[in-house]
Amino acid sequence: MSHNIPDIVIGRLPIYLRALTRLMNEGHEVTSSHELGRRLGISSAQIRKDLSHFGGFGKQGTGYQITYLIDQLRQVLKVNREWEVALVGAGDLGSALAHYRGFSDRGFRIACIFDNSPQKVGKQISTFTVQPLNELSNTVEEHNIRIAMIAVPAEKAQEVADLLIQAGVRAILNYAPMNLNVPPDVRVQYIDPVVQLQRMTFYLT
Amino acid sequence: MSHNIPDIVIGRLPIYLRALTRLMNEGHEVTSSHELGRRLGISSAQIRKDLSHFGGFGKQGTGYQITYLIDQLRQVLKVNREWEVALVGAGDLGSALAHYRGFSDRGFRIACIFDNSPQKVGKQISTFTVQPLNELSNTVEEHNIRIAMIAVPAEKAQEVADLLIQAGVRAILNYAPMNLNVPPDVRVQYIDPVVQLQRMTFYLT
DNA sequence: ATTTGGTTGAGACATCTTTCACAAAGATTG
DNA sequence: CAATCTTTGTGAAAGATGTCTCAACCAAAT
Repeated sequence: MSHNIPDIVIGRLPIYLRALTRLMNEGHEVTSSHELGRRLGISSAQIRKDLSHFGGFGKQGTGYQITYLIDQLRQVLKVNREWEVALVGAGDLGSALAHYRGFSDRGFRIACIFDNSPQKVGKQISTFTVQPLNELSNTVEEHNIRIAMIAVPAEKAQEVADLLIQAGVRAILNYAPMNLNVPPDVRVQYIDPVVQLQRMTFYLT
Repeated sequence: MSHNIPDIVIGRLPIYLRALTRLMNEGHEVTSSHELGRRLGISSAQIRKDLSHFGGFGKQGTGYQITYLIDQLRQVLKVNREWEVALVGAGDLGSALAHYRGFSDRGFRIACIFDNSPQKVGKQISTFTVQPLNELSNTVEEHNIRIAMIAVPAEKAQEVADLLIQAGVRAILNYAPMNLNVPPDVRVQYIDPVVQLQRMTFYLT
């Protein structure tokens, strides 16, 4: 176990975690790689092999104890705690993210919101007061924040990213439709709905 | 060229397209696989190989004519036209999507918005009037809509998906945090910010 | 005209990822 | 208890993806 785990395996674990949580809420207590695979459209062998990177979580003949497996996966992914997240951008998207109730029970909490426009600064969004960008460094450093979400226009995204990284952020979820240039110890994930739509039109007749 | 193109190759084309558009807007007229690769953090060989699936777009010694390559990629991805998209869910997220200005110049246009809550139905969002769910089938069929975005709570997502597919939709962008069960001729892309955050925490120290 | 430097496209090769197949072990049935 | 069924974890095989390398080609400079 635990040599270097392929990226692609880590990428599937949150999906497993989400499906397992759903199974649990539906009242199941145990499941199998086959059942999970059927639900996710993934082969059972792949699920078993993925999990086997981290140790034997299952029991032959029975399958996996759901609550136990959830616990283990949360531990592997380090979401058995609450991460504070900085949000930059208080437009439509930023506001929607600030109001989203789905972060807290999955390991994250928005801790502060930044925006540069004078109309937005000082505004109350959800339980937060929008702070100006020049307070970003201090706030992020004080709270020791390592994760940020960028929801600003594409033109501003790189500059915001640089600021965040300078302040200690090491994981960025970028909603701006552009690639970010970051040092190798910083991880970036991208959300661009248009890219995902364009991945499907190719297959439409 | 054009035998069966791997999924993963198609997945990168929208990224290339986005980067090329940016290069064009910055005033460049030609580019090379090296320059593009440097910007995207992808090897130049990979870019050349990806593009070569569709024919020789480049010129040795010079590189790629940007406007020409953009044209070709838009043609391959079938976004050299405007696709009408149905949006289901008029909450915070649905509203943010309805207001987003970034769809139109990249091949998509939201054509209608649906929601089931009585507080939302009839409401004006951007230039649309929110329609009740029971009008979904008719509207989607009339407009011959093939693409939809789901922005409803997880509990309702599968039922909405079934309705959409029944009405003729063949590509779904699902914002609900759950896996959808769909027939093999329907494509689904998922956007769950928490999943993407959880993909990064593993690597945080 | 020739040389130099840069670039593509593609076959060969290397690496990564998934699937197969089965021993080992727990559960269940008669 | 014995036979049967189910399921995991894993090494081996197969398949998919990415990188290397280089011939062919183009542009620019001398």
